[in-house]
Amino acid sequence: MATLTERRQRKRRVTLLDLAEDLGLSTSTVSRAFDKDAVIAPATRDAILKRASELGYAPNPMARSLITKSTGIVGIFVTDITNPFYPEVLTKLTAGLQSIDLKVMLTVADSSEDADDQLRLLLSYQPDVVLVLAAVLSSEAIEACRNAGTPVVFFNRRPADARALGVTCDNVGGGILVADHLIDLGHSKLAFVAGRADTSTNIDRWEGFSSRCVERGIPSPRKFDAGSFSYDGGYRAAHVLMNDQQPPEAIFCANDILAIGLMDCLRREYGIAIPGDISVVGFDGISMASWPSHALTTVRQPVEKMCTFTIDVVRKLCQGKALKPRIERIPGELIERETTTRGVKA
Amino acid sequence: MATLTERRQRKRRVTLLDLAEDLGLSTSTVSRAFDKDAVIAPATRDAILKRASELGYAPNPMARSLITKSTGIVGIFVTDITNPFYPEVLTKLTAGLQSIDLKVMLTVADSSEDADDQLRLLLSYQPDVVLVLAAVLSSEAIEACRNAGTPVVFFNRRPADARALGVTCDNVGGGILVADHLIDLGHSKLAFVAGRADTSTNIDRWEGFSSRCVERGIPSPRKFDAGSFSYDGGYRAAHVLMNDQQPPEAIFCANDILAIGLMDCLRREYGIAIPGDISVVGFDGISMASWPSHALTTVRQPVEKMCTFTIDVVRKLCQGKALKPRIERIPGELIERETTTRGVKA
DNA sequence: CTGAAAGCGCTTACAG
DNA sequence: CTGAAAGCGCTTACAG
Repeated sequence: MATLTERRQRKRRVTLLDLAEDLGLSTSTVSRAFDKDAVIAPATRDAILKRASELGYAPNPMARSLITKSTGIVGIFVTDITNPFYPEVLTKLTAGLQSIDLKVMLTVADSSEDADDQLRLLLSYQPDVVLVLAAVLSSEAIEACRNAGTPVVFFNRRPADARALGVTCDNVGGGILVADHLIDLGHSKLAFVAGRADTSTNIDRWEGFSSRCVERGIPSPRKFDAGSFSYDGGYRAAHVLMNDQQPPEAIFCANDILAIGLMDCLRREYGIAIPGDISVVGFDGISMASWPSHALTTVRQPVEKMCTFTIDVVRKLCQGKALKPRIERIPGELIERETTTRGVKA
Repeated sequence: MATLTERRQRKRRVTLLDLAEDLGLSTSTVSRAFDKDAVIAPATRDAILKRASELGYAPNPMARSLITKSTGIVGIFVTDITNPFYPEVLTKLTAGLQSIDLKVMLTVADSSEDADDQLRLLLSYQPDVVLVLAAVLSSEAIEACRNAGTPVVFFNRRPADARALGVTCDNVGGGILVADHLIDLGHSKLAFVAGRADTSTNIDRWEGFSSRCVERGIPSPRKFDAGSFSYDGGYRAAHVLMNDQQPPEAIFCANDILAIGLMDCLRREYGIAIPGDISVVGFDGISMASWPSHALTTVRQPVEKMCTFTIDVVRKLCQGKALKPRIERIPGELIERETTTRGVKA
């Protein structure tokens, strides 16, 4: 804690009282000038706002929040941000939240044990809403939010807790899209490369993919575990896949970065032609997937829509509206590029 | 603004007063239990802390900040986060700041006009320090920080303002490393691909690179402008470079992602062998550069050290220490991989 | 439409 | 070592 003398060095800010005295008005009136819904004479408001900007006055959100019980802060909770899908999402979400006058408090947790502590710390700052991105929250953690009265919104994760709100791509539907695409191409020996097994994205994409294969009378795809949604995971998975009995004709990777790692290994270390020898499909639609050197066929997540929807949910929640628990699933779109092609049998 | 009824729905949190009454103590004493430097009987503190955790009480940082004039918030200000260098840095910085009980408020600005407004909004939350990452701040913006009494620390940018604090890689030194490497390899027809011309990283890397070439009696490198630090920028730069009179023997790209875009274009669209026909060097040391498919020779920024140093500076600043304006330049390291090799003349 | 007064949840001299 | 009191910068019933 800074000593008094040290603190004094920080310049004193202009306060509401300073402004009121300067204008010869009460603090009540001045305060009302900054609330668009308040009853105040337009001329008075104009004069106050004018003088405020001259003096460089802006209301102190901390003081305000003490009374309104609303901080205008939304906590964004993240664990794994190394997946290139997230920087884009984080930027969009933050920018969108800013545009409706909300501020983002970012929390990163490296492990699940750490996650609970970090969440508690975040909660102490009384965010109006907590947005969970790329993270798995324990049920105690969710309970802590409930106790604090802070609504939680899950992004790109289907919450285990049925009473929570969530926004995701239609991952099951996306898996179906991939199965259809691959089967239509004439492939029948399919494989799936899984990322983190405990994530809903992974589970749902597999679910859609494998169930569709069964529906269409194709043998159930073999499943390989990469262990994480990462380049290295994909690279390693390629090895175990090639050491397997008989390589598949087509591989659906649970996300793009996995697919890119897998393809690099397949091409470099096994001389596999993609497509030709093996077709590969990813999921996410990150910009890297569109680069000429990858030209990856993938399911593009409707990031724009997902963010817009999320921001709208957050806005309502911040206004104190009680929203019914639900998961919004927005359909993705199959983008056919150059890593899939007609199979040998066709 | 939420109506009263709506707001009432949020659960009332346990306050310091609740805890004090529960324990039959004064608020002063209870308050002291949460300040490690306060004078209080150990037994009293223990009892308070124990009951606090039972009741789920945590001090309200907003209320506290009103008195202490210190929020424990550090604002991180970012514009361009699409460069894969930043997600890693942002994660490290945030995690490090969390570990010393500081919270991160994230601000993204899409344009420079927007930047000033967003900074003002950020400042209204009274962050103890503002950390500027991947952004160019106007001098008015910096002035606004000074007026608010909020110290600013620049990360990976050398501030124009001489009174500011900054932490960067030794970019001039890095440029020299690259020049030496390429010249030692026997190359003499060199080129530089610039990212954003107005960034200090770009300027300094060029400065080191070009001045070293002159020193060693090599013709001054040709300079190509990619316009941004991006894959697309690198890809486009490759085109203009190849349409130029005579292609260079070696190319130094102002950062890794530029180099990767450039190489993809060179290989795919011109059938250029790298190395062999042309050597390429990047800057940053992002993980993508180490992938087998790129194996890019690059200057690795000492991210770990840069972050540690930055966090330490922020910590001191939060404690109210007045630090002398200075820019800490930490040397980078040349990582030789597979995109550079002995030139034709050697 | 405006103002006086109370109070949000804390911390900190000051007195004991 | 502890407590009573003032106050941080605001907002909001309530009264006029």
